[in-house]
Amino acid sequence: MKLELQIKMNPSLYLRDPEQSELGKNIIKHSIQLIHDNGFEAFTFKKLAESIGTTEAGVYRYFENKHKLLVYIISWYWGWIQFQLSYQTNNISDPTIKLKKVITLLSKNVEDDITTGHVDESLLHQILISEGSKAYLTNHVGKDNKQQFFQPYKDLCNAVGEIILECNPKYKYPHSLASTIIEMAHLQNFFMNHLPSLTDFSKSKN
Amino acid sequence: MKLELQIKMNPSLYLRDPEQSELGKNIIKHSIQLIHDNGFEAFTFKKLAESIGTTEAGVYRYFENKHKLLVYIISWYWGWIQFQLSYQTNNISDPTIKLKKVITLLSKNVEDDITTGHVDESLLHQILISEGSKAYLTNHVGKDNKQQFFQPYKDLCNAVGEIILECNPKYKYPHSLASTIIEMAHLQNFFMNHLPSLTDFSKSKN
DNA sequence: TTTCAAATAATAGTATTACTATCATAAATA
DNA sequence: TATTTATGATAGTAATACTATTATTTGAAA
Repeated sequence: MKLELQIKMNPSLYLRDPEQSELGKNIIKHSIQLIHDNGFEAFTFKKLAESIGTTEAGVYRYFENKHKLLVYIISWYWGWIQFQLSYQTNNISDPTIKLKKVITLLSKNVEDDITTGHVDESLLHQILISEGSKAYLTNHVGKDNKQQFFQPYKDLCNAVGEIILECNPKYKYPHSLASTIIEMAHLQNFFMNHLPSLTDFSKSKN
Repeated sequence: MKLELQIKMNPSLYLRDPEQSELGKNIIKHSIQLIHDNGFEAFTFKKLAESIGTTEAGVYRYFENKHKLLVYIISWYWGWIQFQLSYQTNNISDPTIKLKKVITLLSKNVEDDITTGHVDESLLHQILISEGSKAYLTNHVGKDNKQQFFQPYKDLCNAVGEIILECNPKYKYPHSLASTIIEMAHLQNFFMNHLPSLTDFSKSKN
């Protein structure tokens, strides 16, 4: 029996569910590849359509605009990380070991998960490092937030915050520390690869 | 006698030095206002030109593109912060007090500095919170870095790293901690205002 | 005071982006 | 078999991110 991991996505993010058709899955797959290769700014629906072998209009039937597509794949990633987290920390009672697992999960380079056919998690991880914060650093954060676009990210922060509190129930800033850990796992990785003087981590030892 | 603070900028960032003319100063002033009001994505040279009362071509004579203009004003801000830092920590010998000064300087809301005529530092501080990381989160970081676009940021990180080492000479990750402090001062502020569940800081107490 | 160069204004034009709209056709479903 | 539904093909628009040209103003040197 083949297990397939399905991550439930916020329907406001798409016009037609990309999981439900070949074209949809191709949109996700090729988006990840293109955003990874050229960055989000250079990513257009026209290039995406060409890469898939469909037309621009075809893509627009699935996603209203490229920002929602970005938020979609990022949300997918956080959902997947959340699953990995609960899977990997299952049956671990020591919260310190749990917290270490979390940090490892967030910082180490991800390998492609074969249970998710059209998504390459390793590329997605790289996208999160370079483009992750662009999901919310917009002038329409407020609107997006009202539509729950950032729920998977918040859920993960909460989960990490809970583990922090298990380690030290008196700690006063569990949410801030959780979001800092998550963001810094990515940012220090970016610095390591592109602005090495801003970090003490290096590609060799990590 | 009126003191005017001049911050030396990397000449690769501009085509014509904006400090040297009224039009140039207006470009900086109105850019800060517009980017603050509508965000960097919505900011165009056409809107900027209209706001100043000049033409698009006029702006292009000073800056090659809007990204370089963003990097310019962000570099200016880091240069200014660096100056504030050395000014405010002058004659303080205790490194712990120094480090606290740094954190206060980075996190508290800035008031407009009257010694810099056309720059509103309070708006700039807000821009850094929302748009700061967009300076380097591009697919051309490497190129930009080679041209020293991020030198003022690196200098500040180094200065903060030095203070950290004064506090604890054995600490192994001064650069990473410095960049984390700087980035988090901004990110937690952003979360506080837009995604409050990701932080424990609130607008009332800060 | 003239003269000459530099800066600016005014206008036009191009390729690309971010969409929207229409209509024909293929595939799935009732 | 009829009919929805998804896709493909094509066109079109407004805005963006520029480049180019020419005319006009200004200010500094001769």
